[in-house]
Amino acid sequence: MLLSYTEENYLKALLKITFDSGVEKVGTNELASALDVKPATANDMLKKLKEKMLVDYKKYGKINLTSEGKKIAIEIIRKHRLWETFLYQKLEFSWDEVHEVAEQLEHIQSQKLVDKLDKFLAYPEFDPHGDPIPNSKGEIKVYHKKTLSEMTPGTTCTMVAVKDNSSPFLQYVVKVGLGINNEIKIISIQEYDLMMVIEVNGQRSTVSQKFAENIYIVNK
Amino acid sequence: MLLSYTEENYLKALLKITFDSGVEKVGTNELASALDVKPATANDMLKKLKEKMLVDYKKYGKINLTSEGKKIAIEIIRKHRLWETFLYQKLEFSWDEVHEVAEQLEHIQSQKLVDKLDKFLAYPEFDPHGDPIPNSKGEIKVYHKKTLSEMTPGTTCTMVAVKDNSSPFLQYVVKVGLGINNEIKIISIQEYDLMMVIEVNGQRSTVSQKFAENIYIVNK
DNA sequence: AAATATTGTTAGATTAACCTAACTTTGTAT
DNA sequence: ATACAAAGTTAGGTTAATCTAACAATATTT
Repeated sequence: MLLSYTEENYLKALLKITFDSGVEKVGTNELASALDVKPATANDMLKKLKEKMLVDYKKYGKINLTSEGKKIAIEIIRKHRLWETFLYQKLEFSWDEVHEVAEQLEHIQSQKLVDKLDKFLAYPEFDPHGDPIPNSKGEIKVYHKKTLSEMTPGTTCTMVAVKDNSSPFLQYVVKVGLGINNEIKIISIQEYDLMMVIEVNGQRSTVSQKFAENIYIVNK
Repeated sequence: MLLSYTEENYLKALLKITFDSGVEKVGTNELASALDVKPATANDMLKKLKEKMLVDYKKYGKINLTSEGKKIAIEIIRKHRLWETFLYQKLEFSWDEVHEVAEQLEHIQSQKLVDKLDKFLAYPEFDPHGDPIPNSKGEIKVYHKKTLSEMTPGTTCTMVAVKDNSSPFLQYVVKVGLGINNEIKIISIQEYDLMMVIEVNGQRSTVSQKFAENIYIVNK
């Protein structure tokens, strides 16, 4: 099925919201704000995608991707993450620059291109942000759900990914001395506002709860 | 200046027509047919591009790119040819497959991407079809103007590029045993219909005038 | 030079993706 | 349980890129 750039973005956003929030109850307003359009616009598009059997929903009800819609959304995420990996590994883009360009590249239509790119990159499993890359069958590695904010003082963990892919956040992560696979030691947590003192490679930093919620980790 | 995918295609088509035909008198109908739209549509777009100072023309007059318009068109061709080179050299696409995908990739907006890609490919001078790749300053190597159809029996030449980049033509070229840098010996030419018997690596073939007009060569 | 053919232009309609403003339904709080 | 707030929908309008059909200008032919 041939979809427009815009239609693809709606499907991707729907999948992303369910991924990120865990919940599968996606609403029109939420979708609209994720895509930076008005709810009325999102509503129109939902009707269109329903026509095409890519989403399943009824008036005032919750929005769900059909299996076909989900398949397409996963393919777009696969392309996005493969391109990010290409930009980072082969073209020496920095961590915080890859997302924006991959947003464009993910819409290139060519099955052969995706397959060849995957091969060229030696079938990578994770992108530069630590997110799993769906394989050619659309299978995705199990998702890391624990964040730095859940850790307690005295414990140690390893960073595996970031939740927020925006440039400002990623640049801040670098500033703190953090990167994928780095060890983080939790020194202390301020009761009042949940500010956290962490240590990375001997460097101590104080980070906000918001920051800590956007760092995915695994226990040591 | 940020242009739409469509606007970029109009600028590219204008430059391409002047390149290919040699003449610089481009008409509305010709432009429209190159872009596979109706003349009325092309006319509307020309007004818009004139507004943006990218083309220069007056009612019923001839169409010209302004220097700004030309600069943009060259940048698009640069991107197109770099991507073709990438697909061919790094992703093992065949000669006849690269064009279609590059038509999409050429519209990705990121100066950094172009520069890094150029570097990654070691600053190539020619694309897989033998066409020169404009450098980062927009400079293009002098164009090969002689075609196989201009050769006379008994002479020998070297193929340097193709004029037609379409899949069917390129597949035919391969079938005849031809490729960039191959030597071609002209055995004979049929007076009546200008059919040409050529020899490539010992393989003799009979090709039409139309075929011969689409092969760029240099004399031995 | 007049007739005809070609080429270019205008007017008005369509579609996709967006908007605002008004309205309806659902959910929440007193 | 009613009232209010939040979420979702509809109606009607805009813009970019396209179309068809009618018209105007230029070029070609006899």
